[in-house]
Amino acid sequence: MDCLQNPNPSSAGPYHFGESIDPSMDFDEFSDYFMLDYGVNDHQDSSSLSIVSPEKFMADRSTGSSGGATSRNSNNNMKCRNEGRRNKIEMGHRVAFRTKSELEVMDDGFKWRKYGKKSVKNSPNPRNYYKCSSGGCNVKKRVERDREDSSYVITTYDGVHNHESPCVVYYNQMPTPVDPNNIWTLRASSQSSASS
DNA sequence: CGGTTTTGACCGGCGC
DNA sequence: GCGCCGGTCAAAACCG
Repeated sequence: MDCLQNPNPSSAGPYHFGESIDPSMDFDEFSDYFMLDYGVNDHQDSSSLSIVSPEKFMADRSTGSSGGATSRNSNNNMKCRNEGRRNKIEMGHRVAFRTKSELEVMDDGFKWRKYGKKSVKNSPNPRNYYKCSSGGCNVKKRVERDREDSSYVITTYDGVHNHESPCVVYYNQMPTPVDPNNIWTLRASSQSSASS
């Protein structure tokens, strides 16, 4: 964990998202690709909102470019997968976003342990799988490079941390209050409301 | 020496 | 039923 001494300014803490995560990154562009999913589509037409899987997202961007394979990865499919497999993770929070970064792993303040690497069908780039290495925390994330523009990294978070990021703790000690527009703050607040 | 990464094997769901 | 595919496991290697 080097979040407090990270020498790389482009991977500063989560509390600087959109401000200094990458000096070369335009935040407008970043926000275009930021997606949230709070798992509320169980009882509604899933086509109305919360289409968040990066696969679906990619499919939307490159409409019909590589036929078949992308449509297979609809959000419905992902939901079924998550429900069908082991119940280690409550289906609920998924956050996916795409950032322009040379680094595949962004230091988001949490400590991750890599547990798998897989080359996916429609991408020349492998996909990396990480688990939160904090005990009892089942949050996972996938990291892969954009298959069309490898200068972009697609990061997907699965689940909700049952603990705070050490960097958040550090940040809370700072004089400036938490930015209400900060996505991590939003995530934290949605945790408490969604935990019921 | 403990924690992390690597990597091939394995598993289960889905489409055909 | 079979094959494909994404996701996970686990043992060995690696590293500080």
